[in-house]
Amino acid sequence: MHDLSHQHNHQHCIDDALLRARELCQQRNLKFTRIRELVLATVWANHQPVGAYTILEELAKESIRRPAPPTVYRALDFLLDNGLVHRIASLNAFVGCSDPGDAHQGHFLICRQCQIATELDAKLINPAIAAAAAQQAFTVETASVEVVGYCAQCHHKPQGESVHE
Amino acid sequence: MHDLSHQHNHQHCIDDALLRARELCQQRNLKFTRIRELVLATVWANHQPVGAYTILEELAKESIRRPAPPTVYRALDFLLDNGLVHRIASLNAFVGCSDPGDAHQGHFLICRQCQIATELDAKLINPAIAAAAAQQAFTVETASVEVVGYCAQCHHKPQGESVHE
DNA sequence: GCACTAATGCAATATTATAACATTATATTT
DNA sequence: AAATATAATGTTATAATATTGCATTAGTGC
Repeated sequence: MHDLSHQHNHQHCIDDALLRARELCQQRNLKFTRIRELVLATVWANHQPVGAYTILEELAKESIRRPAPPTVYRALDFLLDNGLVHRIASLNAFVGCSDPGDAHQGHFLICRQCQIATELDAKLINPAIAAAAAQQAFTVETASVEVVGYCAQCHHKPQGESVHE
Repeated sequence: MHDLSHQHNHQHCIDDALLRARELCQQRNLKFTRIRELVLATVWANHQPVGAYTILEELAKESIRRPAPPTVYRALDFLLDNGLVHRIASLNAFVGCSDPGDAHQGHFLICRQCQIATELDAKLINPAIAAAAAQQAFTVETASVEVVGYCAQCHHKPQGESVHE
C-alpha cells in the first residue's frame, strides 16, 4: 500500500507510477506513447480524481496545437483498458491505479473535503458483493464501489476549508 | 422484496410505486405534483434505468409545449432527495427505489443483457464497506455500489437476445 | 519501397447537466 | 378577497462531458 497521508513525497508516487506503466507496456508489447505518458502523469499529479478536460488543459501546455478531446479520451481508454487508471463514475473523473498489472475494479473512498480518492482493498468488499449477488443468482463481471465521506486527515477539521462547499 | 422475475405484473410495480410516493409526500407535507408523478411513472415504466432526456421525451408527449431539461432535472432532484429514485452514476440514469421512505443509498446489480437494475440488500454490503473504511479511519457518509454482470434470467442465454423486449 | 496497422489530428456533434432569471401556482395572513 | 410569501415551473442559454467519422501520420514487417 502506498503512503496516502497528506504530507508525503508525491514525486515518488508519480515516478513510480510512470515507471511501472513503462514496464507493464514493455511486458505486454504495448506502446507507452508520449500522449499516454502525459495523460498518466497528469492523472498522477495528485491523488484527487481529475476530469478529462483538465487533462486536456495540461496536454495543451505541452504541445503547440491544442489537442482535441478524442486525444485525451483515447489515451484514457488505453490506460483504463490496461488497468493503469480508474474512472470514478460519480465524479466523471479519473485517478491513477495504485496497483496496476493486477486487473481489478476500483473501489474508492473519496473525501468530501480534500477530494483525495483512496483505493480500498477489494478483498474486503468483493466477497460481500459476491455473496449478495449470489443470493439473486447474478453473475458478477465488474463491480465498483464509491464511498464518499471524510478521510482521517479531514474529518475533524471545520467544513469551511473545503473546496467543495 | 419485489417480484423482479422477468414475467411479472409490472403494472403493479408502477401503481405501487406511485401510491407509496403519494403517501410519503402526504406524510411529509410535500407536493407530489403532476410533473413529479409523470417523471416517477416514467422511471418506473420498467426496471431498466432511464436517462433524463428519455424522461423528457415522455414528458413532451404529455404536455403541449415541450418541457426543457431543468423541468426533468428538478423533478428528479426532488425524487432523489426524498428517496423515491436512485441515480446510477455509471449509466447516467435513474431507477425507481424499491424501498422508499427508508433513506438509503442504492446498491445495484445491472444486467449487461436485459439491463434490468436490481437493488441489492444494503445490509449485506454496508458492513463490509464500513469495515474497509474503518481500516483507513475514513468516515462514511454515502456509499454506492454498481455491479455489472448477468442476471439469473440472462446469464445462460446467448448474447443478443433479451427476454424482455 | 510497399502494404499494413496503430496512433493521432481534426471537425463536428451528441449527450448530460446546470445557471440565471421570469412567470405562475399555492398557501398564509390579513 | 387582497396582499404577501414561498414553492414550483417556464424559458433561454450555456456548461461540461463524451463520441463519431474521417483524414493523416508514424511505426512494423515484408
